[in-house]
Amino acid sequence: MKDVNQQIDLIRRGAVEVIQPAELEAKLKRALTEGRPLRVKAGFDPTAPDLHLGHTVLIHKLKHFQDLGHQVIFLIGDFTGMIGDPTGVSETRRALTKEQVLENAKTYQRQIFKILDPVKTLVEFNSRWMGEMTAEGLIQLAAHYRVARMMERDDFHKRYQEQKPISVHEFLYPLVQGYDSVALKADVELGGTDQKFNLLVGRELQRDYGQESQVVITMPLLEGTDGVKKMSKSVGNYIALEDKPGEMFGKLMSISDTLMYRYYELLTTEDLGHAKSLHPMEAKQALAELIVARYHGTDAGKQARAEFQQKFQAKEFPDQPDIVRRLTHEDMSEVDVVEGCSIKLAKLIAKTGLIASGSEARRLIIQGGIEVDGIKETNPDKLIAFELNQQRRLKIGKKKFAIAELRS
RNA sequence: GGGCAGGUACCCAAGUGGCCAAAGGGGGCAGACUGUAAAUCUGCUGGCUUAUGUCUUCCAAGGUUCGAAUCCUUGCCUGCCCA
Repeated sequence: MKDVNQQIDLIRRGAVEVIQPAELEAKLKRALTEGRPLRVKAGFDPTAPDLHLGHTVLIHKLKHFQDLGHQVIFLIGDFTGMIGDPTGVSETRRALTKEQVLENAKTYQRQIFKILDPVKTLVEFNSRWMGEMTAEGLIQLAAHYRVARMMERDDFHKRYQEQKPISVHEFLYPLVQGYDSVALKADVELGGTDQKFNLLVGRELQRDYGQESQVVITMPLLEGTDGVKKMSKSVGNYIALEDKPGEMFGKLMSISDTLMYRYYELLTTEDLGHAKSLHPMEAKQALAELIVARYHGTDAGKQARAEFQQKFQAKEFPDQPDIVRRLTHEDMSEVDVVEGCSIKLAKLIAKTGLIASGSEARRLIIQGGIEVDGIKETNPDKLIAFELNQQRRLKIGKKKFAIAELRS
């Protein structure tokens, strides 16, 4: 294990706040002298089956601790997931069913090991202790906290003032999260800056339950692809670790320049000065390739970049379209044995399934968003002829590509 | 338990008997311009066999009416005040 100051340097890198630094130092020292690694916890709500880049800020920090020889605990909030974290939201979250939570949790475990060492990582579920807690236990737990303190929280405060509903169970969320630290005897808990309140509740509860308080480390929140709101599954502005390479690359390319540098800062170890010296587009492609490579391998990174250049810079039809749609004669609106058959353009576009409805296809066509075999078509009623086994290449909007072919 | 105010499309929000598939804003999508960036301008933003046609929508179920998002009844949900 490295000496304490070296450890602190790595731990502090990128962190927004450490509460309290002196406690951290003391814990590290003790860990070193007693040969007892720190128990470092970070919790994740399995509210969607995907981890996204926003989470990796925390996971990378866990990785730092792991590399320093500490015991990393990846806590899956399968129990808290059923409550729904009220943090930062303006309305009650929808609770998940047990089945959904378990399903999502499975995916989680697979994904984190792209970063963390599976052998050294302890994966826990908070239902292990929360599921067994009796009503009495829960009431006792709830007795450890005051309503007024809860209402100090900005999100609750706002909702209260705006006369929006706050359910009692939402008060339980921070308490349960805090209790997780008690159950795990956590020395350190990591979280986003928005989690500060919940993390601090952990400190107080541990003290109440006769334990030493955990050190709290907050990490910056990663903005989502819109560049404004934090990356989140519920907002839909996220890049999932399991997004397909092409999709991941594309999403990264469409972020703003400002956001790109932020991603460099929080998601890579690249030198920022160097990134800024490149042409923004170059820098963005390099970033996108780097990140795709991390989650899908070096080759996938290179390939995604090449495909991107083919699709959008050379404006060529990609080798791998989003979908290949096989059509039969039954799909055709006009069938003539001699002349072959044809289908209305709007119908054809709708049949790719890349568009929500026929009306939407129609609108897109009229607005000039459709190309058939490289030629823009603006008449939704135009008949597109097909011969048997003939393929037609459809470009739908700026991002979607489909091949339609007639099969008997 | 009592009183009051509310529930409108993805979100916010107008609309209080016909001109309402429902203003406006946000978001989203598309086009132009670009670096699939930002900014800007323009258009679109319920479904359908695209029809100046039709069907389903304004918390739910009933009712009044030639006609209801709009009026009445009941129910469900939310907030506030009082107990």
